Amino acid sequence: MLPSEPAVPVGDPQEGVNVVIQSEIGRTPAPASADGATPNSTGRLLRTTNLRVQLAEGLRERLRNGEWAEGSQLPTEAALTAEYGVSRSTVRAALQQLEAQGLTITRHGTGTFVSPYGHAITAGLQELQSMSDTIRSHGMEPTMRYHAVRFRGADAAEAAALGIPEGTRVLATERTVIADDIIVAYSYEVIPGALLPTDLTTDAVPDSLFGLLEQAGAIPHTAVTELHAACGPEIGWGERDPEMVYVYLHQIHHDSSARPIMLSRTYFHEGRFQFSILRVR
Amino acid sequence: MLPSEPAVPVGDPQEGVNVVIQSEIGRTPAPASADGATPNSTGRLLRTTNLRVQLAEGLRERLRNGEWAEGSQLPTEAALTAEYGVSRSTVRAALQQLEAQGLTITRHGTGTFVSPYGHAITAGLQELQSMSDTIRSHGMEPTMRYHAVRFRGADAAEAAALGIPEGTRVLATERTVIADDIIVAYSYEVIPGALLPTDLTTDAVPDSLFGLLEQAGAIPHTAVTELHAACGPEIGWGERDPEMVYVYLHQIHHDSSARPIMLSRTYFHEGRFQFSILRVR
DNA sequence: TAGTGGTCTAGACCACTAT
DNA sequence: TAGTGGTCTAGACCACTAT
Repeated sequence: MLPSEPAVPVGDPQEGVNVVIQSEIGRTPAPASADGATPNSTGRLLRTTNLRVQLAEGLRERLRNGEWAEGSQLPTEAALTAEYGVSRSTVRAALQQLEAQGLTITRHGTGTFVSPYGHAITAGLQELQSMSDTIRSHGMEPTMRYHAVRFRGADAAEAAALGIPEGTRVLATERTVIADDIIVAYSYEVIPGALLPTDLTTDAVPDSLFGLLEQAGAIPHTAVTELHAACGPEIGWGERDPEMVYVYLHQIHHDSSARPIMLSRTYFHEGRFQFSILRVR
Repeated sequence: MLPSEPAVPVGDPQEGVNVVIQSEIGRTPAPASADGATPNSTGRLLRTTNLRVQLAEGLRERLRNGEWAEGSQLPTEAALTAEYGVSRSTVRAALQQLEAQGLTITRHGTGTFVSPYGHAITAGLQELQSMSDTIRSHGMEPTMRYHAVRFRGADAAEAAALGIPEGTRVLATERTVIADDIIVAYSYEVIPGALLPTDLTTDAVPDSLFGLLEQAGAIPHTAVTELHAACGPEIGWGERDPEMVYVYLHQIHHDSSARPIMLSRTYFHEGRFQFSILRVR
């Protein structure tokens, strides 16, 4: 679904066919099976995408490329319906996602326009991403440096947050989060051991904990995030300013069944990392 | 749409009739006109609600009343379709809103369940509310005490944020935000004078700036919010701990056409007010 | 009045879960 | 296999905006 050839229909469910175009998000060029699904690392099949997502990605791409200037009007719903060969419902669903991300503004009776604040809220907090992806979407290169990795028993607070008995075996990590060689955060994570491969050793823990969880079949879906300000010499490790102020995020991550799969506590250096949220009424 | 009589259909567009039940949100019992709209304070008509919103409100009410226990299953989409006499699309739209608010979890092939973390995220940051409503939804009684109110020229930063020339006349306020007799925040707001009634005087500024804007036809719709941690003796006024740490929200409020209508900068005392966000992937 | 988005329906077919 | 939610369509009618 390239912007240069938008007249090609992305699918036609009427004929029972579901044309799946390789998603730009799924970067691994895994062999696609006949029903438009790709095997993941655990061997289970995941449906790669759907029309709404494909259309939204296509439009985001065209917006990124500057095809429509800030404030100018996008094609009407009817035009997009014809151009992409999908129903108006699908077009509307895709446009609603863009609006929720702050990329466009839709005005009743008038049209859909490129939002004037789209740049300000790339990677808003309301969308859950791994820390690395968050840093990348700010245009920086992430490094996660492990300060400590070990298995131990969960303390009372961790047990309560994760819904497990106190003392249950958990993987506990402490990491320095680096963006373009600058320390931007100190982070503490706790994952119930029962969710991880039984043969996992501390020196085999990968940089991406989201990836580790996914491979183990515990796919992060939502996070209940509490927001705080913090300061004090007990935060972090190594050489640092004891007067530093931090934005502190206390997050309980859940899979799609609302099962708690990770507790993360992250202290971001104020001023080195910008968080934004698009709040909608 | 009382939970005790859910079999009554909430509307039947097929017959061109749109039955509007008085929304619980619109507390003013204003006389409804024949087409199901209520006049607001500026005399313009506002459509009070729609089926999706009514259904979502009804279900939220039933959840609040504990009709379904935490973790238990809600009626299926088919059951709700029959019970309320609306289409499955409308039922799905309402359920999706509940899920986005963290109240329910929908599992493919299984059903919709009461979320185990619903209580934790009432009034999440991702939903834009007035400060008073935010405090009320935390179960406390808000008071906004004016520390300063005046008209003056916008400085460079304010002008840039609001998209107006430097020096343009603005209403600038400084307020102490109180919840149940405890100071929870210091807040600074700036509103372009052109948006306000020309005869507004500083001593006639109401407690609710959202209300003031609404009456003037500039209805808050979205806010681009930047999140910071802050401390220092220059924050706030009156007797206070100079070591206090604050969660600082820098917000540019827009109307539904993305026109900037208010800049607010609010310093919340860390620990006296809990912010949460539901992040979804 | 013409053109835009907003709401809602009925129905088809598919994918997932649990048994 | 039965029952659940997920995706998508085609079409109707309405509300809002601009002229």
